[in-house]
Amino acid sequence: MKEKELRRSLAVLPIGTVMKLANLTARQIRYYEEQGLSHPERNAGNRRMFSLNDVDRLLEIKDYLADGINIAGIKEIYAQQQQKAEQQAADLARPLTDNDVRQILHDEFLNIGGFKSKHGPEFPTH
Amino acid sequence: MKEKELRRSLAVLPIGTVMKLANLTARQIRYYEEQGLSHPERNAGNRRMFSLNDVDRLLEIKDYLADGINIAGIKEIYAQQQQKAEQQAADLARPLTDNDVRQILHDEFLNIGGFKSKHGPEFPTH
DNA sequence: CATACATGTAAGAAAATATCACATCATTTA
DNA sequence: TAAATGATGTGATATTTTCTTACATGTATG
Repeated sequence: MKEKELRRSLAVLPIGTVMKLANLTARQIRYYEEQGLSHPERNAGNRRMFSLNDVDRLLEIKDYLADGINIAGIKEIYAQQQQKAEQQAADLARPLTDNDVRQILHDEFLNIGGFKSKHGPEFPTH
Repeated sequence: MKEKELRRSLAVLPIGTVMKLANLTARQIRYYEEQGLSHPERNAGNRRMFSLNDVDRLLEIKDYLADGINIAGIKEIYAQQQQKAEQQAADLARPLTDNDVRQILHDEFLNIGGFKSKHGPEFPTH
């Protein structure tokens, strides 16, 4: 569902629409951005343009505030989420390169030996 | 998927966004509306507000025009689609009301007879 | 050639949004 | 308790976006 993700991250909504969707004032929306919690894009005329993901983020902020968490707390929450995401990206990227390395080594052995490995289902053995 | 349908029909996009999404000029978008092919909503300030369905419709119009069909032709296509939709709605609605009628009659027979049918044929014949 | 169709363009008004500054009200802190 | 802070309201003013209306243009068609 790459398509859906792309759609959700398209910055297509002006602040007036977002105000209605999230039930927030323009002041609140701009303040959360000023505090580094939200990062809407800007169009050529400097107007903020929001994606559906941006709206979700604003609703999340609103919930946190309603739960008594202040902006500093929310900022910390997002910082930790960011860290976790980075770690996961690293975890995901490392095995791939390891596999690449093995593949390369494997190929080199094949070339050197002039014959194919007999184990593993990957190639016919005869 | 009622949720998705609701989302797609929410009028949240200003004309500037739609111009970019559909790659049409404001003139074109307004003209298609003037010709009765598109029906965007208006906000309190009389600004056109489009849904994703509206954008799809505009892309469709664009395709038809690119295929050499003129506006009158497109109008006719949509008129026929409208007719078909109405017919289907009627087809869908009629059995329901028929069932309602049977149910009502059945209930009335019960009331009159003062006893319940033991099922099979819906009402006792004597 | 005259017409109609689809679109471009310009003018002026109204609406939406931007930034900035100051106000307010509740909560914390000194 | 006074002072500071945090989240939001409000007002002023500038800029951008969109609206309607009118006229222009190019292309195809009778």
